[in-house]
Amino acid sequence: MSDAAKSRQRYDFKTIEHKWQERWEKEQLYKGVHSPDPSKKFYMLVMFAYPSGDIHMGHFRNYIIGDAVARWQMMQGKQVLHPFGWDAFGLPAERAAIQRNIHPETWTLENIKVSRATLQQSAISFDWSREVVSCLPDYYKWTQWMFVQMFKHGIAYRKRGFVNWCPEDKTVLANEQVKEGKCERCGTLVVKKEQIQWYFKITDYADRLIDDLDKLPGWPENVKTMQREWIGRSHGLEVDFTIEGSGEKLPIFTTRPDTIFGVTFMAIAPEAEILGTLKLEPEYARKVEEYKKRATGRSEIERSDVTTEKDGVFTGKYAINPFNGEKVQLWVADYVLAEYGTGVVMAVPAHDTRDFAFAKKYGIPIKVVIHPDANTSLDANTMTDAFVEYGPMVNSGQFNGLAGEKAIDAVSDFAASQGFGKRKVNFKLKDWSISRQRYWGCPIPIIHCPKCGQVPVPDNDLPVILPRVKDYMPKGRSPLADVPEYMEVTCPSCGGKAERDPDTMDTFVCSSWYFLRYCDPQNEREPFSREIADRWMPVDLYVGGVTHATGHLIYFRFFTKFLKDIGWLSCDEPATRLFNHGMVMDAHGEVMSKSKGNVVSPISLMAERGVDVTRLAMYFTAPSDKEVLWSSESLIGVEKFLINKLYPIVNGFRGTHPDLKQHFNVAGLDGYERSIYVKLNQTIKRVAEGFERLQFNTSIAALMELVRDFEPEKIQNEDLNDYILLKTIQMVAPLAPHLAEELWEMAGFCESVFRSGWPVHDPAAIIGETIEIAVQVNGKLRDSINVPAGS
RNA sequence: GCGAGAGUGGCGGAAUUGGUAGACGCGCUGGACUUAGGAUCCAGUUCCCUUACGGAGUGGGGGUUCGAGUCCCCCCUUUCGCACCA
Repeated sequence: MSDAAKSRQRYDFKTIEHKWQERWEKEQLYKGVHSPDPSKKFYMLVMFAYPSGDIHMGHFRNYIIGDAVARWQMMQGKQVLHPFGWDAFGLPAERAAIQRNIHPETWTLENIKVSRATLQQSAISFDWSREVVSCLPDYYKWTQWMFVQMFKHGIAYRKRGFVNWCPEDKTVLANEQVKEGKCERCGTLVVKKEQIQWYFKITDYADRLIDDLDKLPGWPENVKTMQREWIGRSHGLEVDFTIEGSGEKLPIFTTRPDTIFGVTFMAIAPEAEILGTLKLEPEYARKVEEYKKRATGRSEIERSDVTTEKDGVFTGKYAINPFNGEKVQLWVADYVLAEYGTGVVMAVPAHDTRDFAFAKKYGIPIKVVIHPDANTSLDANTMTDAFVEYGPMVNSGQFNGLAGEKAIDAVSDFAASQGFGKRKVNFKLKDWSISRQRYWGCPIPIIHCPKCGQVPVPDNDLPVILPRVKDYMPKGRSPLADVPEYMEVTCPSCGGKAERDPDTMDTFVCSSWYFLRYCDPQNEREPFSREIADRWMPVDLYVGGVTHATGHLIYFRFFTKFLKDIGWLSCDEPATRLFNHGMVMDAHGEVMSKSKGNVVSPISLMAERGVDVTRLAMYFTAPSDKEVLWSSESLIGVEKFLINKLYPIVNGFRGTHPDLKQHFNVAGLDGYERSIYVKLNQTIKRVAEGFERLQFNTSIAALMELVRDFEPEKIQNEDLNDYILLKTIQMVAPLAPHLAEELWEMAGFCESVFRSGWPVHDPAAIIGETIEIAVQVNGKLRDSINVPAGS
């Protein structure tokens, strides 16, 4: 029998996995200490999981990335917090439960049980003693506490407004949950609906959420850019136009005050409140009402499609431009957004594409007030599109000749001095709509009292328990509203008869603070101890998918800032480094899905090939931030490496236990011994670089080279021989933990390899070498010289 | 439309700062050992021409430089995000 065949036979991964998983569990290897030393702490966070089924390849990839880093940090002597939990409330779980006719709670807890077992089998180094389940009262008690704090500080409030409504799920959606005008979860077209809703005033934090992105060098640029654009800050001027006749104010917001002399009409959003106050003539009122109905009945996607022709209706009213006293028509048009600015715009067809199209359609005049430059002029009659760039003002009275920023400043200052305008900053970001008319969520801890109004449930009465009801089907209003035992309460303030708020919270509220609960998960008196949280926080590395860029990853920053403001935390950014891993696709680049039948299960892979091989294949196939096109061929190379190359190396062990902290003197080595020692140190460096960048593929490549080049029979120095072997095992450990631990034991160690330290390269061994530099003249290779590296 | 990435062998990908492009792995080709091998080992593998020498080459075109995958300009393709934000 060949050596390779022997080693394959000996490498019984199932036995090895069981053995070490049990041992690690017994030794509590993954336990984050309760009160860490802040200088030695490492908080490794992965996004907690939505328990909608068992673990899939995406989860697996996410968690093994975090695991490699956690183990690596552990070996470097860090006190590592690497917790896990379940984002257990929410729509998808509820929908899946309804389909199967199982109660959402039963369904969710069952999924958690199965998935937890899978994760434990895959030996992700989570500290399970800190597990958090967001649908259990000991967690959501504190989600409710957060809500009450926000209510008390004026951040949580209730208002009537137009909201995104999913007709299929029969619930409100946050802006972040609407993708291309459709419900993110079920793909149904979202419509606007007027409703009373709870909101979080995240807009109070808009400036800080943008500005503090500059304090996050460890975040990927694309995520920061997405957040900046999502929050969408723009500086401009708010100007009061007036309604002709009544003299009522009609405020507008513009970022182009330099075009204000070109206003030829005004446009109001159909949903704008001010529209109702206008006292239109009956014939116009009727037309406007008809138009309103038509516009609001259109789906979001139709309305927001830039290519559909703009339309609107004249109100019969006129507005006066305060700058020149000109009288212009006032229209209603659904290309104007009610929620942005004042819901009314000044329309400048000559210098705005949308206004141009509208004016052309309805024969409204076009007036040029900006020229491209001093020598080029525009003619309104021959223009085919608006001129939207900056240039000198014309036909603008005293402002003629001013351009760009200067023009904007002059116009703004004038408006302010005359009292009909002021500078204003506007955001695209809207307040976060958090109430959901669904059963499976965290109950909103508010009581509505006819006398006292909105009264928060006192801390002592928390949690407000979500009752286990039989009828949890969505019906357009919260199923809890039909549960009298739940709804009917006495007012905590006056003792009179009162009612609970029937809605539940958006799941994203639950997930906005879970990373804090991990710090102190058993605390019964507080959401977490500030002192303990301050020791662990901020998160040192947060690994998850990029899909959360403008949702969760804004929300958790918002919560952190709020908690800092009210004195519950010291940091004001939750995570110093963010890493987005790529998706796992099938071999053809298609998303894996049950309906396509191309799902590969990490569970069966681990059962067939072993956990270490499966992990290594995933690390090696692509750098962590790129997508992986998974095929079973990915397993071949790493399996050969692990079984045929790495596993037998322990045969070369001579039984000495050299001091692992010491370096050999490179000057005292020569020949093969010298070159393999240099190779070892180069490998140590390359492996560490791979870990730092989470590009384990390069770390593994470096290890493959080292093992390939290692030939014990050429080494006389027994200590050196064993030193190389032991360092190699240590470097493999975070990636293939079971095998490394087994080899470590075979080499004669009793204590875990994860407590044995992490190799540090010997700079002398690397700098001492020379490198060859090509000398080129005119692109031709003329010579090459050897110089010491680093010179 | 706007914004941010990405384009390197048959394939996944190396090459943080400009310095011998293609590390490592897959696949493929040839050989060894074998009754056999889809096992293992050895050798080869960017392309073109070739006995050899040589030439071309990192999406395309231009530029900076002794030297460019890497920096600058234009274009093409592609992925992702936002999408009437006045």
